[in-house]
Amino acid sequence: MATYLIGTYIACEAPVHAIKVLERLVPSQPTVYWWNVLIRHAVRLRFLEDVLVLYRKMQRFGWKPDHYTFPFVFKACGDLPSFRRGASVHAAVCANGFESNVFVCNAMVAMYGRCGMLDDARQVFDELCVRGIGDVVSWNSIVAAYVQGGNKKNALKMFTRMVDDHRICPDVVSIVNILPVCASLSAWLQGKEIHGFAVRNGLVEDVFVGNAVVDMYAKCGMMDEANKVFERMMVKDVVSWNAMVTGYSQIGRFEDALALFEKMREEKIELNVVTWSAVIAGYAQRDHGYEALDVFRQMQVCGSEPNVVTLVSLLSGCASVGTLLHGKETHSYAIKRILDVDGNDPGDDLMIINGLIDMYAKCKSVKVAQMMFDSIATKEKNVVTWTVMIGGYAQHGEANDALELFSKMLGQEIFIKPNAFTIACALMACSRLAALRLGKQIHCYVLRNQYESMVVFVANCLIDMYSKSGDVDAAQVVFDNMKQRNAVSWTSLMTGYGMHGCGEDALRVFDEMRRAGWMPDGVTFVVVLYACSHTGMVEQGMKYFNSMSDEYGVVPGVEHYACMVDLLGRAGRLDEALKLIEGMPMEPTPIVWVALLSACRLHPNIELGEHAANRLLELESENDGSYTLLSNIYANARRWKDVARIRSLMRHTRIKKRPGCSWVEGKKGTAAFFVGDRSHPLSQEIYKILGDLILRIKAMGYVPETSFALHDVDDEEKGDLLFEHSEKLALAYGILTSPAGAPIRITKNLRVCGDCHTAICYISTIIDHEIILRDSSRFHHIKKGSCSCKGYW
DNA sequence: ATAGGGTTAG
Repeated sequence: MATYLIGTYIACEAPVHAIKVLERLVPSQPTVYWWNVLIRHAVRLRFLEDVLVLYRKMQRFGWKPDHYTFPFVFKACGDLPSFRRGASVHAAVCANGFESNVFVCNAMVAMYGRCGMLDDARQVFDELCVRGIGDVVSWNSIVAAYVQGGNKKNALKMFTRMVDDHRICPDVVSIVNILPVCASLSAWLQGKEIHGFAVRNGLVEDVFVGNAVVDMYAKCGMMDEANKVFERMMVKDVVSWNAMVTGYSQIGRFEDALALFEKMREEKIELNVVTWSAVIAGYAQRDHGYEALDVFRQMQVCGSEPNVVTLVSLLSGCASVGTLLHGKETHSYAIKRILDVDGNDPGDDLMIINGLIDMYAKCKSVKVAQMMFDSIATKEKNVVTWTVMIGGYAQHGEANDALELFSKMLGQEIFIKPNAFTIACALMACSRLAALRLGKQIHCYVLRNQYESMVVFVANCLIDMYSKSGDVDAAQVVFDNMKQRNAVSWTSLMTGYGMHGCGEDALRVFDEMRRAGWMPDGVTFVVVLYACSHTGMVEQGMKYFNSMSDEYGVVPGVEHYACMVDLLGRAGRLDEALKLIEGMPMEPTPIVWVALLSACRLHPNIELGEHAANRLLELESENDGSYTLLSNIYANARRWKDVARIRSLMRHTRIKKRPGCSWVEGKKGTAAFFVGDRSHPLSQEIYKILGDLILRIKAMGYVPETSFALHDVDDEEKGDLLFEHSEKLALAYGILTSPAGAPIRITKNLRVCGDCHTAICYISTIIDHEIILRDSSRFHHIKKGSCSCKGYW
């Protein structure tokens, strides 16, 4: 009767009741058999803590665990976090004399493997071998242990040893264990051998084996091989399809992946969460966030339950298109489904939080991102947490904050090693600030830690950093030393030459890129046209613009038209620029009108300037730069009433001019100056040096260009005096703190002021420094009175 | 025992 009751309770998956019955019968009736049955079912139902409770209880009631009990207990120990328990059960095995039982020992190897205790696993395994009782399951267990411990090389070594040295024939499990190892090591040759073995022994019929083979080829990028196996599989399941879909997606054949996805739907194969997540991730990785969101909607309609992977992919999609609204929706969904759910994997929570930080930063809510970042305890953060926040600051916040956070990361007590992504983000921040010294330090760090040789994009970031920090020669050296390059490498180098007024070099790099077999894309042409316009190569630029569609199949976008307006405008060909705009096949965006407006400032033309400014303000009424430009145009023509009108308009609409800010890398860190800044400790000396210099260059014939004095329309008190402009202050500080002969590197957030440019050229004749000035548009290398921009700025 | 995920550059 009692055993009948126990059996019923187990069948109803109610082991708690079964245990109660069992306890009441103790110690008279039940046998070890019933304890074992109970334990087995508790394992099956994943009541892992209960397994250990039962294991202890049976001993308290005087029953000895046997060769049947131990494997289940080890199974539970392996899946529970505390590894101590496993070791104590190991001791019990020895105490009860089961250390020569192959079943028990195999389970022990597996348990130690799951707990990450590889040495213990290996020791038990070796003892099995010494006793000569190791079987294929033992070998599978030790291989699996190495796989789980991330030691893939050893896993493969053990597998080879089992086959070659011990002549043990792999079974289905062995193959399914080892093929993913081949896949992740890209060891397709060994994978192919194992595939052959599986074919000869009829194991490919097994759907698990077939899937593992397909996946191995797919992960090695051999989609044709994968497809052949896939086509021949008699039995396919959703895993087989998923392996193909992700395979295509990962080698960049997303179209094929989507086609298979469609086919799955046509053939009514039940899509699971993996399928949906893979498609969502595929779209997200290609910056197609809205498509990702749409697939997510379809997934919900189909009733498939999203999980962590789905949501993380979806967040990445929201981030890629910067859609805060959908990002917030996903956030609340994640709270309901993951973050507020008890007892889930803390690693999952972190993945979601990392995705959220990234999403908020990319949706320009850097403050929210920062709050989330700060809300995680330091010891919970991983390298991605740091990286997304550093990248968020670098791209959407203050680049300074990015660098501060990067150095904070390096100084953490529990050191988290930056990875290539982290380095890339830090270098981006350096690029924005032209922080050459820090950039060089990071370059050294990269060399010491062998990042560069591994990752093309780290080297590309270095090229970008050197290019934008005023050292094109260093950029060229990095480029020359690269073992592998891609289109971005070439384009980054071209940007460097273009910004430094070396248009011919930029075009030479373009030709070399073509000869090396790389196809230029839209971005490449922006860089080519930019280089032409900043060197005054109008005809060259027109030639490239006219050929890009026919010769290279790149249809000019609005950004290319803006480059052309800039090119013609800088050369003073304003009417042609206007004609080009009027003939554009698409609506001009603000960047086009800004280019025309700037040209009207450079080559004074009030009517056209007003036209451009009006169009611009229709599109973007909050652009402070356009007000400033127009006001400068009026000032240049001495139309003070119009200047005053613009000023009052700005005051009325509460549009503030972004303050000009310049910074310079001094011996002791970087010093930043705003217009009329007197906050620096050396302020007095700076103003004195500047006053002296101005007097001296005036004697040489320098005449202040007063039209630039009205640059700072919103703050008459501070900014009206030309010599208080931030770039002049930065120069004075540079002179004050640099050793004789050393170049002074100044960076300005806006365009350099025309009067400052003239003044600095004069000053360069009477000081012993080359001046390298980067503004928001390009570099000016100023030396002994002449500037590399040759007027094209 | 097999399949899916976050951070990067011109």
